[in-house]
Amino acid sequence: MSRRDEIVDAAIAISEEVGVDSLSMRLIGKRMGTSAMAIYRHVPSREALLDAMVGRVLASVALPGPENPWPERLRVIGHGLLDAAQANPTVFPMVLTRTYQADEAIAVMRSMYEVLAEAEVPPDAVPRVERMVSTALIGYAVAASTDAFWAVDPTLASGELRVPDMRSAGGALERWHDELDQNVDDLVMLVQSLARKGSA
Amino acid sequence: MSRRDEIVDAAIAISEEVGVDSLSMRLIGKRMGTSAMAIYRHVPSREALLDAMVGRVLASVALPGPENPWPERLRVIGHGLLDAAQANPTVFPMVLTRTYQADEAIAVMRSMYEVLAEAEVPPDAVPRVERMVSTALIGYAVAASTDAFWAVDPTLASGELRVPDMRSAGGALERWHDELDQNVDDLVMLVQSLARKGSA
DNA sequence: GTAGGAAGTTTACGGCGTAAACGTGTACGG
DNA sequence: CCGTACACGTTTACGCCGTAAACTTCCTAC
Repeated sequence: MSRRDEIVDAAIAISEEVGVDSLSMRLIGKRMGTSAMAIYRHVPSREALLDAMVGRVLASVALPGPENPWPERLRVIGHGLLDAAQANPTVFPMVLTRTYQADEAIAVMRSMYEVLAEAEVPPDAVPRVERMVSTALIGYAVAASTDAFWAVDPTLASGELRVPDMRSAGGALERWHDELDQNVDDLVMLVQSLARKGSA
Repeated sequence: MSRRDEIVDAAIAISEEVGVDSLSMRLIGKRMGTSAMAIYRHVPSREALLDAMVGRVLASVALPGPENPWPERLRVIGHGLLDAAQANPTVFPMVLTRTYQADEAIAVMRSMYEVLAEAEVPPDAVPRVERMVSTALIGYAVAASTDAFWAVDPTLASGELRVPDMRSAGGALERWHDELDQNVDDLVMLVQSLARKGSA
């Protein structure tokens, strides 16, 4: 593993411990047993390091091989994204916010294109559907991993609406994977209907 | 408008100019003609100020009145979120990343609950569907407003996949609203099928 | 008129990213 | 065998940052 890779790993680990905002070059240096300035031999700036961290996390997303039918492959992508988000809840949200045209991001995008092609979505609809499905899966992964699905008081102020308290549910991590399975079922149905509409 | 509101407004404006990372108490003080420390009379910390900024942006989301049928109301929520994201592309992503149980966030959530109830989604499925639809719309708004829909070289390295260059398309802002209309169409269809399944 | 509180100022401290200059060891061509 | 180039690390320094503490100023209520 190159020195650069060690730095990126250390930066991710520190971020998950103290938050990205508190990730400092001095902390990385301390963790690696050297100085803050030593890092600049391998990374041009803190910003570039953050981009590299995003790339690393995206590279950890498990992508499906070509052997399964497309609905299963879509499921694998979804769980891969959620796994990566839950393993790196502090770093993962930067996938959505940093405009970083990384090879690792393109790999995920390509996998989604292949799924939609095999599903026989009309080719001119594929870019839009890829954006819709990808943002849905990534947005869900971000929210599920950062506890953004709030625990809200069951009786909301003005009415009869009820929101279950998510925090009290045990096995929180698996819970979101179970719910993701249902979401993927719905997305598969959506994609199927788009394919039908295209061939009609 | 209270002094606190002025501070939040100034903070949002500065963030959109120089980025949230470069938003400093000293800059806010300068913009308001006072000192950095004066801000602490109205806001307990920079972190709390960021939360208040998220609340302000969420409060700017146009929510539908009860007069229209639910598909149109879902459409209004989607465009409201996209409008807010495009007006505040730097601040809006914090909606997904900051776990901030604000009244403004609950208002959006409540509106979505009402939509799903009127669509006759089975009550025990509403929380999951709300999370799925909300994260899809918010994730899309974040990505569309931050240019995360990359401009990728049309010929990807290893194959025949083609990705249109989004940057060259004129009228970028409206473009995403047009695409969002199609996404909402798809989500409406999805919600309808969930309602049917529940009543079957 | 005076007490009290809200608003703003000044000063200071420790931490930040990183530019600049300065070692130090290892590899390799003469 | 030697010099020299280069990769890697260190030290120092500068101008930022958030914010704690102490101090002023001014307006309001009795």
